[in-house]
Amino acid sequence: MDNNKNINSPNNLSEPENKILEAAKKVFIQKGFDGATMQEIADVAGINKALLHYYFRKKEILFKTIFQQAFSEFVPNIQEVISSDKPLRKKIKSFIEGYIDLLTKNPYLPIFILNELSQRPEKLITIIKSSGLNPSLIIKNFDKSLQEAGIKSYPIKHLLVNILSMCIFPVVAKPVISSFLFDGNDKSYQLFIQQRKKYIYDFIIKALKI
Amino acid sequence: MDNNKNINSPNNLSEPENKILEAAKKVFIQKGFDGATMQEIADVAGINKALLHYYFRKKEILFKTIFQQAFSEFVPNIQEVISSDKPLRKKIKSFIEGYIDLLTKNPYLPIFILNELSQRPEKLITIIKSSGLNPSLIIKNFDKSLQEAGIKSYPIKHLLVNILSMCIFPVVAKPVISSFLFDGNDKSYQLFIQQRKKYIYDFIIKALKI
DNA sequence: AAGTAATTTAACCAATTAGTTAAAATAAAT
DNA sequence: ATTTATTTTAACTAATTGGTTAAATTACTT
Repeated sequence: MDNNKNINSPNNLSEPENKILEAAKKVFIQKGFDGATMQEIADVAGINKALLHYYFRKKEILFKTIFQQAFSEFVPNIQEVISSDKPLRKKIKSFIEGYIDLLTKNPYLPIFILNELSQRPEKLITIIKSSGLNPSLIIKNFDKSLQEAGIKSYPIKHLLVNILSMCIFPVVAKPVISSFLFDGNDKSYQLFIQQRKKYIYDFIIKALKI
Repeated sequence: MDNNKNINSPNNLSEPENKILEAAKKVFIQKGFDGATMQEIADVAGINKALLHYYFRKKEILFKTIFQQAFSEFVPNIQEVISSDKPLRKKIKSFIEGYIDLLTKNPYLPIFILNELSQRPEKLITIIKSSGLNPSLIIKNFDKSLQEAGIKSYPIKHLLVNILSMCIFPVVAKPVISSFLFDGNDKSYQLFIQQRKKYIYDFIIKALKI
């Protein structure tokens, strides 16, 4: 078995495995671990439950695979942006724009990650730690950029969290924001999110007086 | 039935009803709708399942009651703060401090609200709309305050979302932040949250150049 | 064409869970 | 003390779900 490697796929998984992972991602992200069922994952993947369990023996296993993958997407290539040799303003700008684009394409990703993480921190914390993210390196690089730009007055961790907050939260809180600020009009909400590329940037630049 | 009104309780509910609601709040907020079981709610309330179903016929009913209550807590008395006659800076300061205190006392409230809302927007949107919150009034009042302070350059909805984001997100994302920025040290994380009272305020004031 | 691997079918098990029910027990009220 | 209301007990139903299994079928390979 497992002889049907999919040449078209970038990874070295069989075709049904890829279909399963794709389906599982969709279902888990939409419904969460508790809300998702193996049956639905099989249906979405276009296969049957027996085969699903044949490839992934336990729901838990499948979930962890998906969660790790999702988290890696959720944590973008900050590293690249931060450690580039662009001026600080450019760095901040491209980070915000890149991240909002990412979130626009995957609007359910953050709430999925955050909720699962808050429900099963112990079990998932190990997974996210193995995601190849090096926070201290990012902090160090970012700090250097700030020093070079002459900004000493604001603690870097708070700045980092501010930026992430202003990008991610509006996506996570879409139902509230959309219904309270835009009368449930999705177009208006989407426009608002796109506008934030500019307004988050402006806000940060002014706050840092660059 | 329902003759045992609890004189000690502020509302006009019977004692078991209050115990049930308290228990349900705890369990639902901790585990979400899908993760919570009626049995556990009964256990936490110190009664049995039969009585639980006797007072709340359906899980759905109990949940909606809890959700509405939770949402009302989650949306603080912005109205009061905004429509007071304090200077803008004071308003912003007390809002941030009050909200962070609220979130510190109820750290699981926001992720619960946001996740349920994202999972069942249609069903819950009606509930949150009946929560007596008047966003346009807040916007209007806040806008007036900004005009008076001579701030015209920044769109109010973005400002509002910025403030809320910077307060709420760090609480929602506790596991990630705590583990990545503070090595899982809860004390450090808690301190960080308290520090944000100052740093969010500073950030906003500078960004608005008040 | 034969043999091997991949997939489906369909039935099943065991556990969990929302919700019901009726009778027994307890507490409160009169 | 007797009625009435409240609560418990305990057993039950029906549905859902994760997971298994064995045989049948289809596809692939040689």
